[in-house]
Amino acid sequence: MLRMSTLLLRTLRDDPADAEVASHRLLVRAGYVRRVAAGIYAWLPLGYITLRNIERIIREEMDAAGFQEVHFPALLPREPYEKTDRWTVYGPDLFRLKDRRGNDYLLGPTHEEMFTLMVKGEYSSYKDLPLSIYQIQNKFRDETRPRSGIIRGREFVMKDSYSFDLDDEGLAISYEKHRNAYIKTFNRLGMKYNIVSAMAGAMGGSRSEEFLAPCPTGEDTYVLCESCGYAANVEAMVTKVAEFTGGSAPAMEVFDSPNTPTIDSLVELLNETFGGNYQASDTLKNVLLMADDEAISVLVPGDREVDLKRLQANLPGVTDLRLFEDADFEKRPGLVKGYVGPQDAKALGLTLYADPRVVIGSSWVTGANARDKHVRFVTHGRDFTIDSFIEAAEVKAGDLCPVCATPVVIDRAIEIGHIFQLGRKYAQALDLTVLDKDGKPRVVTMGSYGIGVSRAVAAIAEQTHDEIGLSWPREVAPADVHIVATGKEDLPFNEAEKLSLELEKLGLRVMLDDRRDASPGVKFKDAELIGIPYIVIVGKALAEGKIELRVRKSGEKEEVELSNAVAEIYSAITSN
RNA sequence: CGGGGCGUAGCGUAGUGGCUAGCGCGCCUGCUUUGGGAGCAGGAGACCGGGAGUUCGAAUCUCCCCGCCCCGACCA
Repeated sequence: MLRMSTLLLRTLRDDPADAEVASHRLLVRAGYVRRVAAGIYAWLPLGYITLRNIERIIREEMDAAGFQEVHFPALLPREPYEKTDRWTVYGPDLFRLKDRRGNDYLLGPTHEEMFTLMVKGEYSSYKDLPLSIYQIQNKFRDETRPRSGIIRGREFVMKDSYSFDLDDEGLAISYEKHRNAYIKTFNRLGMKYNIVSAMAGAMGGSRSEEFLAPCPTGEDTYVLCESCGYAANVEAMVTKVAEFTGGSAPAMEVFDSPNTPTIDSLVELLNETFGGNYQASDTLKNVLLMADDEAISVLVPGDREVDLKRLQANLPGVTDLRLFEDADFEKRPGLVKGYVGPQDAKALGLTLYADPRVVIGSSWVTGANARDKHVRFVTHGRDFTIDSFIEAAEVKAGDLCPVCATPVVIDRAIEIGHIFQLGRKYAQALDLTVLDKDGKPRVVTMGSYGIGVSRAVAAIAEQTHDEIGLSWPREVAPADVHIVATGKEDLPFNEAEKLSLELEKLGLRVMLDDRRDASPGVKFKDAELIGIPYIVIVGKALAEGKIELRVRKSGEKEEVELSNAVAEIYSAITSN
């Protein structure tokens, strides 16, 4: 039983000044967590109980799916990460340290290497596969900008699983098992979520999905088709392109266009000069970037921006991507800022990528690669050719679903889980092979599956809180019922105590507010802030032999005969 | 890393060169109070983020450093 009189808990009346998002504010105010350093938090008893509840639910679902739990150190040697290149690729996000002999160590940001090596050390036959193992461990990433309290920290708790299979079919099955286990887990956690297509990213692999908890403070943006259910991270959104049906355009025609460095000014000039009804979407924007050491141009319709995240996600080999700066223009005199066109790209040494809307045969108004000059009727396939289409244009609400062509909606969310088919990258790098039926060594294929455990605490808080405090789903809450004794006599305290003990006997988790010195108002406010799903008040109504039962989420109140209290409370709590 | 903001007691804050750094919450003692963050009285708690400087005098001005928050970039 949790007793408020002795619990290490001090609720705060005011919002902490450094907290912006609801989960952060409330978890601090309600005494669940305290900040230790930027992006690093300590868990007080209530918070730690909540965190462990989530761990327990995850563990139960992982075990039920037949996955085995292991545990690795957080402190890891350099060598394995050297072999997979991540010692360098991970860059400054990796916490590195040296031991007294000067050897390099790191604090694990994720543990692919360790899992791979563990399997390599123990298994060597195809008969041992498939295998899925997982751990729940603190992870460390020296984020450039930790933010939103618990949502994005530098030290955080993650559940990560890895599957090991001989072939792609096996991997697909393991992936599906994890996917189902995740669905069960997040359902039990009482979360709203969407499963969306994601980019496998630089890790390679064929299939990748994210579990996103919709929430306005989320960092991820995704699209959802309410008609067919298609859902994708914006990075992975596929553009729906109408087939090109227009006729052939007249020959290219250069025209003077002084002082039109922006699309708006260009459209204005077009309509003044040529009449007609030109729109931003009739122009072709040439966005120049440096992709590592290569100059690239991304062609998008004039009414779209380039989304750098999407572009980066679709240029997996590129590590350093940035927009052209003045110095880059100076180095390439053929490129005139504001007047770039794709016609001479080859001569100018540009690699050309185009948004899928720039279909072959379509013609555009674009820059003439000369100051104060644009050109009309520039036709894809006739006047320029591209190196490749690319999904890099910003996604807007109302864009068409690639599956059923219905306008999609856009929403923000917190990423709470990510599953993907890793493939053989790590197994290859660390030489994890097993002998197949023919006695030949084969490289194992892997899947990787993560759940942000501490982040889930915050995500649930974000989704379930209200103006007055937290409001947990029962399985996650630090207790099932919060019993408050009020009054100055001993009677309510004694009755509350008895009630608590009896409810505990029935297997309920009870928090008892047995503080003698706190006023009723303080106790009620605290109960609402802390967010245990049921609140029982033993006080004034005792005079009529009654207690009061409240539902935190709905605010419903009900008076219950003391004689029936145990049964009624028990059935209210366990009935849903 | 770029832009913006902040740093005064456990928390929230006032204080633009002048007296002993003020207030609310919380904490301690006593009395009163007990169904919506109670009242009265008394009390503890701050090297004003750190360092250097300017000045008769610095929380306050200057410089450097550190830390933190927000937006962006980045992020298995």
